Amino acid sequence: MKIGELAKQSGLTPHTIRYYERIGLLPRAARDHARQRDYDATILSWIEFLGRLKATGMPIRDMLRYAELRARGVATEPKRRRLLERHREAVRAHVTALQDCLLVLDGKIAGYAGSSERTNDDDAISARPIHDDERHAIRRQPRSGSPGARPARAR
Amino acid sequence: MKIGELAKQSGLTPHTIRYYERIGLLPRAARDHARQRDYDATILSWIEFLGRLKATGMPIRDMLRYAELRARGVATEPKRRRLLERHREAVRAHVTALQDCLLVLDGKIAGYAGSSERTNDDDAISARPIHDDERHAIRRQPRSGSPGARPARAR
DNA sequence: GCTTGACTTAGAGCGCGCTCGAACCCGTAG
DNA sequence: CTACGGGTTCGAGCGCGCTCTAAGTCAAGC
Repeated sequence: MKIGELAKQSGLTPHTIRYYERIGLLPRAARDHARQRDYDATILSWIEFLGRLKATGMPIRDMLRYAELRARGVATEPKRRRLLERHREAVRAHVTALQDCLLVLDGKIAGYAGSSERTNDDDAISARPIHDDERHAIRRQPRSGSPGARPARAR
Repeated sequence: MKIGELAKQSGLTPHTIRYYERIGLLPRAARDHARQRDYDATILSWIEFLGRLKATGMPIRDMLRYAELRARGVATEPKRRRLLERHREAVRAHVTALQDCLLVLDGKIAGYAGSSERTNDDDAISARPIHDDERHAIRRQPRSGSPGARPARAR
């Protein structure tokens, strides 16, 4: 299967597929006689799984960690498992947060009752204060690891 | 209340608050004698509501539409309501998608059973094919208006 | 032989949502 | 008077995840 075909089947664009390969999310593809990528259909299930991770908000750098563990073979399974378990917890928390927001949304919509009635509304209708992790959509970190690893802002 | 205090109370940074004002998400703040922003506590409920919209994945441009309607007064309530209803549906769909992904995740984790057992796994464990809107996290559009949708691959 | 179209690479550019720097202004405490 | 800890504006920069361009290669069909 060539890249165009894989693109169709996976829903990604060829550009994105090459990009994923470049950064290591996809293994380096085998090449045919003309040095064009030649894919085995099994790659599709990996791409689909990546899609799940992405759909659940996992950042690429974490998918990369997973992909690297996977490439290192079965010995890394416990690590992979823990990684997924941690991610699952994050997703569950996210779902809970969304459901909470839905209640707020419901309340707000109810406030705009019928087609008119309450003229007062102007916001508020809290369900529960928003915890920081929720306000910022999906797990957001202070932008750089604290001990060491600073971008070092040249200037 | 000055901007620093509002920042503490709202969880945003002063930078972000000014940014939101600049783009129109927050109304232009009243100023004190020294031309410094002086906030009324009621702004907090608006900020919190914005936080909910953001937490549920609404892009800033849509919050902006809502904010503009709100600024135009009660006459826009039906529109605001419809906007929120549409958003609510999107969020519900997103929650459903996440729950579906959680099932996949559960399956995958179960595949890494006990501490070893199955050596075969290598992905797949599908619950249901991923619809495009889900794969791309939260409602993603073709980046620039074109009736035909599809990225359009110019060349 | 020429055209077409899908492929190749390296690298630049983009949309989003902030985040920060620079240079300056104020009011209060010491 | 001076220092300092806020505040102000404007505009540049950043991290993310793609997305696209340019220039070239190759194979098949007319």
